[in-house]
Amino acid sequence: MQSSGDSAGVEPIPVEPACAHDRSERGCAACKVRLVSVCAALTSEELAGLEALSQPVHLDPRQALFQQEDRAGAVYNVTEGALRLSRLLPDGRRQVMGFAMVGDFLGLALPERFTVTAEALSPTTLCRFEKRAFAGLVARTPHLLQRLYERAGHELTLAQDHMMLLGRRTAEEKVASFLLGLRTRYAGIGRDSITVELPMGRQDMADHLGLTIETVSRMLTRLDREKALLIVPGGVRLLDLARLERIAAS
Amino acid sequence: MQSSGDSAGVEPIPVEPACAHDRSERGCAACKVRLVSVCAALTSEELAGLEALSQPVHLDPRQALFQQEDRAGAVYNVTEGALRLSRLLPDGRRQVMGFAMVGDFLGLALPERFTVTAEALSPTTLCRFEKRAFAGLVARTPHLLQRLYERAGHELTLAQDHMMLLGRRTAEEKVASFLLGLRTRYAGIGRDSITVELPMGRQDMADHLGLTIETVSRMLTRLDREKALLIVPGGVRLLDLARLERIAAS
DNA sequence: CGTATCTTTGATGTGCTTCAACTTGCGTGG
DNA sequence: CCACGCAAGTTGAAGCACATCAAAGATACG
Repeated sequence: MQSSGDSAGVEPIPVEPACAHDRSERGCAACKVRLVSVCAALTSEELAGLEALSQPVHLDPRQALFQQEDRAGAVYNVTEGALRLSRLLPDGRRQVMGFAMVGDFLGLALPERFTVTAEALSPTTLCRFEKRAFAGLVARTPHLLQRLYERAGHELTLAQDHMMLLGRRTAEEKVASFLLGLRTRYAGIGRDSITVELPMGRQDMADHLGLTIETVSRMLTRLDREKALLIVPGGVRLLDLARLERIAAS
Repeated sequence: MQSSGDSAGVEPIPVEPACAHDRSERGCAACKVRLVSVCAALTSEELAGLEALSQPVHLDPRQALFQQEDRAGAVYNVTEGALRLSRLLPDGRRQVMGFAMVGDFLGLALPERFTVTAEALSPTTLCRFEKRAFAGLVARTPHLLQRLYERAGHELTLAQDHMMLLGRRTAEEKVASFLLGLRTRYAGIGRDSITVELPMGRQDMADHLGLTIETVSRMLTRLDREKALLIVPGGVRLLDLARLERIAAS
């Protein structure tokens, strides 16, 4: 959703100076997430420039990429896996701002410091771009800036959708809406299926939707019992899309 | 907060082809909101270019500038007054996404269609830029694009703050946090005072904070009774900032 | 001043949370 | 292979923060 950079002590050290996108073959040009990422804005020469400053990063589940308040020294593009983007209140209450999936860009706003903590939900690989170098490329590449700007505008719209959800929807609407939204996102990266994988746990969903874990669980069981969906290991199968859409009531 | 353009039937027709910012004198260069708006990114020649395509717009209280879903044909800069930016759910539930104040830019994301409805809360004047022309200027002025991009990033951070508020804060925290945030915003436009004007009604605050009008009213009376603030006509006076900050608990 | 609108206040209701088990899945080692 | 332990998820009962319903002040304004 947002934030970029290197984190003082937490961030794993990149090992190889090349684009993580399937780099073992033809580097960025062959990257399987290129067309769904900001990289789609680049010509082949620019892509080469980008590749020169990219480094692959791998994260194990539960490993943090960076922490809220860390000085942001890099930006990232997710090439595999998923991350949880969250913020903590001093007393421990948590809000999950979103989940970064394949093709998503972290550090979109090029902030001084990260505003969220990013943690891997599953084995995850990213393309890391040192911020200074990336900013240089952006300055030299107006349509990349244009593309980032568009992306930021899109994020803003998504943020508004989520504010509506948090402020004005019921628990059941929140859960239905979340699942349908996830399905749409998966469809955007070529995984259009009635079965929606849930790489995050119930607590993560709860913290994303402004609910408790128990309420999320109850709503899922209710929708399951009513045959609107089927809870399967690691995800849900959306059996009655029409009904779910009616409940989500966008 | 976001969205720009002209609305089919609702938008008032601009009458004069010149910058509304204090244009009666020296046009944009003399505009009193220039330094707090995106216009601050421009050199004096660019400012002249901008001025050529700006038109003043005036709105009476309750008048809409544009509606959610309207085709966006322009962007705006607020020079006077305040607007409410809201979204409606099909069943009438409303979420106020934010309030646009002096210096704020509407249509930041240059969307096809507006994602919110913008309505004046008080007598309001804006600088209107036809979107096509504005986009042209942006394309010719990289650091204006840069500036818009930064602004978008800032909005994204604010949106995250608000998600945290909506999802994880109590009613009292929401109200205290809102008032302190407003105060900070006023300070940013040179109105640093313990007295915070509230151009919006209780219902607007409620719809912004994900509460009901009654709860907002009760929280305000409670904070008043406890001498953390004083309710005055048209606003509040923040008597005990330390206490309010402790309640807001950022 | 009278009427419409907004705000406050009180009484009551309820959706979600909290608290507390219980269940399930799964890796680990005896 | 199964006993064990731990983490994640589910389920139930009780409580509470906020919503809803209702009505009485304020304020605004023609």
